[in-house]
Amino acid sequence: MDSFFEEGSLVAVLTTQPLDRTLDYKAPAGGCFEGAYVEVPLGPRKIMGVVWGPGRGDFDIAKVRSVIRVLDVTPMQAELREFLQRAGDYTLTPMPAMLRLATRAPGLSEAPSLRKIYRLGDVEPDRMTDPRRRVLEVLREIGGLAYTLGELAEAAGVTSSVIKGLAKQGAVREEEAPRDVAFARLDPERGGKTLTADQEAAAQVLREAIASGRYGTTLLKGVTGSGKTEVYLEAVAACLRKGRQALVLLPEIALTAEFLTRVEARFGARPAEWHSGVTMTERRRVWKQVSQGGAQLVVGARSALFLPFRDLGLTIVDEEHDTSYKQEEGALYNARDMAVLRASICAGQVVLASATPSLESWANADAGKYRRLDLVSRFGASVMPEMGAIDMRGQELPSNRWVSPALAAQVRARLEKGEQAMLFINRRGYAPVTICRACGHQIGCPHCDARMVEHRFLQRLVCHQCGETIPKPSECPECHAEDKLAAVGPGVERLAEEAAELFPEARLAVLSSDLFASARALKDEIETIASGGADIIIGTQLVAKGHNFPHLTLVGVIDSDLGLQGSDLRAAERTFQLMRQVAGRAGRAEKPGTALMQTFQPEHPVIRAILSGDEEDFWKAEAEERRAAGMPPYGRLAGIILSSTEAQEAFDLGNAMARQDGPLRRVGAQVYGPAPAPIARVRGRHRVRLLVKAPKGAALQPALTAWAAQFRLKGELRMAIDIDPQNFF
DNA sequence: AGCACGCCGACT
DNA sequence: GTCGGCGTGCTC
Repeated sequence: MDSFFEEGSLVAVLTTQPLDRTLDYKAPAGGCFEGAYVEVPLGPRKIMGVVWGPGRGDFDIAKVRSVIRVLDVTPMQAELREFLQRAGDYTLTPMPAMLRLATRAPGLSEAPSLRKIYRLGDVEPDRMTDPRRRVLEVLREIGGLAYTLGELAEAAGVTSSVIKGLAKQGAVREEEAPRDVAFARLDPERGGKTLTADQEAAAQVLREAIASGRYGTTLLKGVTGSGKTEVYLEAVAACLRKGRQALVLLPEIALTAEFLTRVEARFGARPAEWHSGVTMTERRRVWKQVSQGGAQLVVGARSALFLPFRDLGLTIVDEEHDTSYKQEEGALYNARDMAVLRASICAGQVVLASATPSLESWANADAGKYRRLDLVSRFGASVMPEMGAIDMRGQELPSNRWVSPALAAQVRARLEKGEQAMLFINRRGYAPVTICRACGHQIGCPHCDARMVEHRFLQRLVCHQCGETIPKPSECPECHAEDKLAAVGPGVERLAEEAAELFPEARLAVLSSDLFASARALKDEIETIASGGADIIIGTQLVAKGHNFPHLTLVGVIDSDLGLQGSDLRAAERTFQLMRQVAGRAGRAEKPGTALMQTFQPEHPVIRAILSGDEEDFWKAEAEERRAAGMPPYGRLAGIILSSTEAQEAFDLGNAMARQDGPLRRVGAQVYGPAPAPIARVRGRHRVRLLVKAPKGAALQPALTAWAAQFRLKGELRMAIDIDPQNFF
């Protein structure tokens, strides 16, 4: 299928250098196949690339150089090349940047590295000592298998010098073995749980979809605790039985540890893991084994979508509505949409799992593009939580206090019964605003337009945009008044302080991503809490992401109105999802749960939709509004972000772009802006935003390319195009 | 991305 | 006269 190029013939090589086109080289001695990873000379350097096809032939043949060598890795399949090309065309990402996504593993150009392993030798040692006996004993126990030096020393309780001594005599055999070994085989027949009738029916539909060997996408919708994971693990099992590979994408690294344990229970071994927390050597092993078929299942973050799967049969996108699937820096892509694209190219199935699907996925299912499966019954004896609003207009509350008497009374009732309660607030830190009571000055970030958030735990002010931190000043930086700085508004740390005063006898646990040094520490804390190590859980966004707390029976949402404000079109959708998800935390086990929302606008349609529990109504109403406004998914959007060290430069270009909109008008698209971006300054750069709105069928990408090509970016000016932006204006 | 080439201000 | 600022352009 892939063409072969004889030595000396012209090949086009795509490199990871930002050149926006392929370069011609002569095929090396022995020739090379399309898709081969190669090392090529570029100026004085040697760089990595992939043979993308026949040479273009538009370069002075006398200057064309030769491919240095073909790398010893599995060539990139035509499917992955097509995926990168189409994903790049869709997101307007230059191909070198797409190739970088697919080669994010270190040391691919080096020869496969070896390491020493140790197994039982056939010679008796000259003298037998206790440590020596233990080493031989350990090796005898594992039969024909081998250990690395460190593993063996650890298992036998000896130092490595004992093993080296034995190796010298031949009592222990020292061998070279490839470092990047295959992952343990997963057994699809092993640990299947008994499914409810509902789950079994859904699993059967997915099994048949996988048996078809064709592309298809399924929206698997089920309330929290309905057993979505059990159902899609059955789909994974069906995929493994067919001998194809599977990928499970999770939105949050903190969720992978728990998930890996579930996979181990179901399939008897741990799958490959791929996310930013994985070590360099392990990444390399995963990349290589995925390409060779030595990894049957990968669990990871959105970037795992660009791994070189040999035969990807199934992709699960868990919590598909989660906004972290949208990459917001560098290559701007939505992993959910790209998962569907990749599957359509490689005849795979996609399962989008969520309790609260995105409007896009809901609309795609509604339009018949996706299959839809609903899990209605909750697993075991649990029932849906009871939901209610606390009208804050009727609650007496001193300033800088956030827990209403009504909510406090409910918390107390749980404490008396020995059950857990959770207070949820979607704001990290102590207080979102620090204001001077003398002059009214608010402390802002020196590099961004964001306000500095006080973190009392760190005793610093932190910018949540760029991460800048400064010690909390004692005097106002503006009017220099001493001790006049006041913390205004609630944050998770301040809520914890208030809870400690309200419930002095209770054991509190605070879950906020910035309070933990590692995903591991966070996981440990979550386990402690789940097993009853706390009475009150105080948390941010983090707690809404699928952790299971069996003793939890009450969730109090401190400020339900936060997400309803602003001009973000998706605010209603996000608030709806978040609330239902948080509410789903309560009562997952046998105890019934209650979710209470403190709100100043109990009559707001979103709050009412959540309380009524009628999500179909919510979606229909929301879909109707979007359709009327020509907004996604019934129209198309693209964001243009212009950034520069000089605000005026960015604005001038923005205005010029808004004026010269011919290429856009020809496809029926309109430009809005320029306006300062939502965060107008990031890391010292000023950002200006334009929004392009087009009808659904418009050829938006070519029009954007033609439009942007009219302008030259000089100096510090940068332009980024964001197709299907998550947030706009 | 790197790296070289090239055209204008403060040094020996 | 020349050292070096980083703007512009090239790399097959």
